[in-house]
Amino acid sequence: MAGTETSKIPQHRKLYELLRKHIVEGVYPKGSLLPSENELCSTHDVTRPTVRQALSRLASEGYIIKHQGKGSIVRSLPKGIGILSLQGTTSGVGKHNLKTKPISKPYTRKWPEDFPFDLSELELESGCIVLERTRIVDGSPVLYEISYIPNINLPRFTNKSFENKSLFDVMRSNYDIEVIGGNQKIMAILANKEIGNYLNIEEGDPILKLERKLETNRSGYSFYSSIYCNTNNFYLEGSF
Amino acid sequence: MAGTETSKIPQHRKLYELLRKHIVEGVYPKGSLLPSENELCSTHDVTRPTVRQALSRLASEGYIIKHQGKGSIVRSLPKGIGILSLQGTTSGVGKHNLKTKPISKPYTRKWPEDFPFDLSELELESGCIVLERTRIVDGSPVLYEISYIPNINLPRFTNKSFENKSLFDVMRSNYDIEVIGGNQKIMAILANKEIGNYLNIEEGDPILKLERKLETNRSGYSFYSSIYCNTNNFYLEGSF
DNA sequence: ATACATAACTTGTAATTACAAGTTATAAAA
DNA sequence: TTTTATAACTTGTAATTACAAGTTATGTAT
Repeated sequence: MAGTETSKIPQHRKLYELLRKHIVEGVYPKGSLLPSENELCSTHDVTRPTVRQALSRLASEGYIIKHQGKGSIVRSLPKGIGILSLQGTTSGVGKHNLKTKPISKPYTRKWPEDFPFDLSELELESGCIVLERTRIVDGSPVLYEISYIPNINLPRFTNKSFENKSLFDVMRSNYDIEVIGGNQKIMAILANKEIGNYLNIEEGDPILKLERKLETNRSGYSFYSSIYCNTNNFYLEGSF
Repeated sequence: MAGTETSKIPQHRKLYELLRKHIVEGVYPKGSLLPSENELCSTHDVTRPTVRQALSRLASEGYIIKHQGKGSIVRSLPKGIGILSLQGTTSGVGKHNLKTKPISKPYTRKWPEDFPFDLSELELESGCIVLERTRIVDGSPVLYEISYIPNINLPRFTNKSFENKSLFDVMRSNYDIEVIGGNQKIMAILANKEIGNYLNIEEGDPILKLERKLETNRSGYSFYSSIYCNTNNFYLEGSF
């Protein structure tokens, strides 16, 4: 019962994983041609439909571009599938000097009355853990984020430190929870006194607001974030 | 030479387009099951690999979710490409409430001096086709969009009608150009007089601004959009 | 040397066959 | 009535064959 699991993985998927790995690792540099379908057939001992299935997925995910009569050209690395599909908000503002500062310790409360997403029965009765943080870029606060995490089976969560740590990382490393997708609502608003205070701007300045729902690998388990962003000096950037 | 063009379109693509159309039009409501692969085979007189190719694309674009042993379930929103899906803050507004109104006929011009993305030599010397449109939801303008399309090998483009048509759809169905990825910058700004006029709001109201680059399956060919969105009553919504 | 035809590639389309594996409704057995 | 096994679905995997169509290099004739 040792290595039986790997042999259950279909061939097209194994080939996909391998090629994908090679692409992101630079074995096939961007702009170069992948081996032809027939070459891949013989080197991996599969038939062309199988190879094409693997290549088809790579193409649909943006790793390669296929050209009839020419071949499959390696494309630049896709950052993610979706608008602002950030690994946390960190990658959104680029590689500036970014620090995360907790405003308070995580605390539990009931869900807000005007919560922008529908909640399940279980989520509602469990309440939520709230995490308030600001993100500081080059010394000035740019993001103010409130995260709402359903208080379901997260032992010692409020004791964890989030200083300069991504919520995503904490969830994955401590609880094996991975974000697999999500949904977000984006709007422009005017800063009120509270938000203006957090972001060090005037009341009435334009603010980018995001309401995000992050779906995880735990079926039915999601967490949520409200993000307020001062885009006077920095804009949010996303690849898809 | 009349109807030869349509017969050149491969069967899996015709089936994909048809099913996609039926899904977005609600012929197959969200949550419902699509006809089984074998049913689709017989009704459209093709074989299962062809059907599976069409369904595979629908699945990868988020229109359906396939379940082994069960069937293909229609999903709510297409993930990934585009945030052209608007949703109201009060109640869900379907796509049927959304109308696209061209402000002027498409016209060619040189690229703007302060264009927010880098352009290639070829793009620069070719100039661009500009498309100005507003999107109207329930009678009130919500989006103002300027699209910049490199004037390269797009026969009769300025004669095409964009009334209530997606630019994506026109590019795909007329020129076989598909958006495979992109990059966007998002910020909140205050409306000036011109934008306020287009969106029927006051000067100084908060506006969501997007600068987007859309990469296509034509190597090196991208098109661009600047989007101004009034999010007082509607927000932009995206899945990933 | 240049132009053009051709051969040797490449991916695209599509039908066919076979079986594996997951889901669901039905019918028989407890 | 409840449980269980089975049959009849569903999609998933995979090999095989055949030809169409686009690209590129290699020629030969001009």
